[in-house]
Amino acid sequence: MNNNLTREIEKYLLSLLDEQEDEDFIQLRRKELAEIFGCVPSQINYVLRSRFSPEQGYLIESRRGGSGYIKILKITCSNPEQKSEHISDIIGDSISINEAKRLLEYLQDRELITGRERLLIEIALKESDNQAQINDIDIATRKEINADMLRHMLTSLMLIES
Amino acid sequence: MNNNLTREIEKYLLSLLDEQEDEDFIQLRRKELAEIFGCVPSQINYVLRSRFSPEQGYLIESRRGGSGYIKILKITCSNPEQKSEHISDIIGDSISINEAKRLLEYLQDRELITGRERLLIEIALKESDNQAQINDIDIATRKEINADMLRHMLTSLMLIES
DNA sequence: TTATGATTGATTATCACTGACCTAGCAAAT
DNA sequence: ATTTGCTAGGTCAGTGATAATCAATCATAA
Repeated sequence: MNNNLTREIEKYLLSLLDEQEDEDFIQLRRKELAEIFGCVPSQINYVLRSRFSPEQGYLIESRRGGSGYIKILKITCSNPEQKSEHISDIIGDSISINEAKRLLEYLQDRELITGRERLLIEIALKESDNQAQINDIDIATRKEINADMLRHMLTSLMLIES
Repeated sequence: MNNNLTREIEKYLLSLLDEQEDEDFIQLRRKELAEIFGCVPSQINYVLRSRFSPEQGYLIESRRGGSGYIKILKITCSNPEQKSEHISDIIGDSISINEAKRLLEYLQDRELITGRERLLIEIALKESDNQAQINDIDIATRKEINADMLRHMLTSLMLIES
């Protein structure tokens, strides 16, 4: 197995995004990118799915056929309401503890929350889930409770002035 | 059985964290670490769970599969205040939502927590209390749950200073 | 003795990557 | 207008590598 190919491609794409001055997107050809890294084209799809997802702050647009392309857009929420709504969408109405942890990791990467805030939220989720287990709440309901807790904490945080 | 293994691994990880100059995290492979100490890989998970929890000021990130890893982050903060025992005393083993709010206001005035952190804690308490009410928990027990939640969140924040 | 903490290993879940096959867009030939 | 063919990207299942989970067991202290 090629070690860290995904990470290499991710870094390459991030550097391209970083170079953009006015735009907040890049456009490329899947086949060409695959050739640069000497891998199979579907590897690119894997990188996009695992590293440039909406919860990580990106949107993907693409077209097939002649003059096809892949476009990577960085999601920029200009106002607090948009941030709040975006995060609420990602959480949905049910989320596991592990999915929540992953989301918090991404949010700290994007500097939407601090390390201390992430710590507090993880503790609150764990504490809340413990109580739910003590009360014999089934797993599906627990995931809904997680979503409520997480959404309330994060959306409020996005809406206040920091 | 050698009950110092966990302590040994903990010391080793702490020394690695201490050696870090610029970063406040270390990254390693579970399998390799287990080999160093001649133990089963799941022993590492036990060490992380029992010694590097969010309540103790650490966050864990990990990935499975090829190029998998475990990352340990030490969350640091600007206010090197301690007072966790003092705060734990104030909270006691039972506290009402309103008493909790007053304590949080006091802590923010003293700049031991930020406004955002105070918001997060208040929301966590409210959410947790709502769930408890839904489960027909009596008021006395609810106050104990409040105290657990508040203590876990606050003491972890106060403990970290590095 | 009992309760708690430490350790193990079997099982399960997830990740990185590949390649065969599928589908969409487009335009030239009919 | 329809068919055909080329060129792109999409999907999915499989493989090997790695970490997480969980129940059982052992050790230690109260």
